[in-house]
Amino acid sequence: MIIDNDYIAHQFSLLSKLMDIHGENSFKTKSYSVAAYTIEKLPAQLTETPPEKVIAIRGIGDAIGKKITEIMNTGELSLLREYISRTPAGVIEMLNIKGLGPKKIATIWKEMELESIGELLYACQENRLMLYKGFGEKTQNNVREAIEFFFNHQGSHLYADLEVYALAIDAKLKTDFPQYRFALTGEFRRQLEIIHQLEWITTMPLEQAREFFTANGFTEDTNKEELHDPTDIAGSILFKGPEGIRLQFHFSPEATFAITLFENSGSTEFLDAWRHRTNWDRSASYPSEEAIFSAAGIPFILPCLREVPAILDTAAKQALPTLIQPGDIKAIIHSHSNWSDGSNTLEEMAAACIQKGYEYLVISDHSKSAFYANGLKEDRIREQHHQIGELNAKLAPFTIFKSIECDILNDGALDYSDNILSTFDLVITSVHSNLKMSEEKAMTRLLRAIENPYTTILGHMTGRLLLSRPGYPVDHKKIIDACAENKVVIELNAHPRRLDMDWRWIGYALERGVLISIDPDAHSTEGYKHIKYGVLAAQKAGLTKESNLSSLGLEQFRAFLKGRRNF
DNA sequence: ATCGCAAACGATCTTAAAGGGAACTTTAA
Repeated sequence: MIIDNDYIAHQFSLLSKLMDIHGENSFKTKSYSVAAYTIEKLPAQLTETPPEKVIAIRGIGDAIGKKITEIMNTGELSLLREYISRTPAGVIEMLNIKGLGPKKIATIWKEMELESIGELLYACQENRLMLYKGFGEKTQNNVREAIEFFFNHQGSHLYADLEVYALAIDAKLKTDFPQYRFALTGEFRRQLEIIHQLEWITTMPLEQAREFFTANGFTEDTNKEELHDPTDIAGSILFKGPEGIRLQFHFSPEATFAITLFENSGSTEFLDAWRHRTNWDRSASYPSEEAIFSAAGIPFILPCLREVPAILDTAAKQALPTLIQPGDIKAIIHSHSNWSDGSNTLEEMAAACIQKGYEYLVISDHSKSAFYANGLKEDRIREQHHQIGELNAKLAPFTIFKSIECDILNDGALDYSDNILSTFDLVITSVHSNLKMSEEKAMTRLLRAIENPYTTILGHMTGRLLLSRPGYPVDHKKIIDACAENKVVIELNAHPRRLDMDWRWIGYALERGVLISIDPDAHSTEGYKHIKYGVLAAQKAGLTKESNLSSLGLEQFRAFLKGRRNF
């Protein structure tokens, strides 16, 4: 366990919520929650900050300072442990249900006497929630839907959350058992944004795998019905590790290794199409996946592209794209500084760009309606632009572009007057409030923003947060068409929890000649590393660097802005 | 619990929408 700021912040955040559930003094709990937020946004690690400086941080006094020391020394917070022991685990878990806060959870626990999410769902189905003060029909429906969403995503993980774990196991197996072959396959190999289980093909005998994993604290999972893709489970075994992540091993002798790998490295539709199209002969012998493709007379298709049948036509026409790579990203577009809710100063953000070899930085802090994120009022925009001017003079030829992540208001209007909007080099427009919308409302709102001549980039198109929030419904085709007509670039927000727009729609956007922009939406210099996940998703859509805005060099980007501006 | 002003203590405040229930509480961004 790593004791970093995120870890410490999480302890205080959970403590605050649990104390709220227990009805403690709200100012006290607020202090803990403010401290959590402050700690999360600190630019330096607390473990490397002297205690007297920790106490000096605004919002952290003696008591919280001591608790921080306790966490750093012991790895835990005794007060939190006490609250956890006084609260049923199922009640704590309810904090994951969207729409349920501490007050409602307290009622559910103390008055309804429900102690798990399962019981709560049952109570919703039985119309029992409506009987209590503060709960009505709509709340009950919302809770039920949120629980169903939660259950549907149990056992699913973000690609980025499993990456280190998967590669560590892969490396461990290869080191410990050099006499056998292991190949990571399945959803991970296909670079899918959500992973239900990690899969390997191996020549290792089943018994030996069982022995190894049980010795390392894994349990064999015999419940194959729960498998996300229950096809072809003969000859495979499932384990569940202490982390609750499911591992699947497909056993194959050397002779069929490539076939087994191939058959577990594509979508069902892709593999069906493959069988139809080629004279697929499972009994033939292939030394490698490449041999499978060449025997079929089709150029090699990377696993990340093995999703839709149409890719077979593309390959047959020798028209496979040269996929964009992380090194093709030349700039950081869409980033936040400590002017709004980012951790780092403008200068630190710029310095990190220079150090990593990016040619320019687009700073897009939150706009004034995002008050929770300390969005910029008009006077602060002027101040920030002044500072950017000074930095640009100092850092040339490196360039910081003046931008804003401008809220799309309820009616689709932007958050500033045209006068203010015209002072930015470019404008990223995003929805941050009132995300619960009908498709009709969402479309009116988005289309109006897209038609606004100041909109350069449409930020995180659906507002989804993978595994935690579905996002508002949109008609993707109409949005893309509108962006094509208005020359608006569509962001592929690279944050691994967003990856929004969905890569499945990028193909259509490219057909319509819409530019995509892979943007990290960085809230600290650390956030730049998320670029990679955007690239992995973009590769699935066959994106090339030519169609990606953040791949433009500095001069090309200037030219793009000049050509784009019609004001 | 923290801060600030003042000397032991009082104030602490992001806001808008939603929902429930007829004035307010809760939640989410």
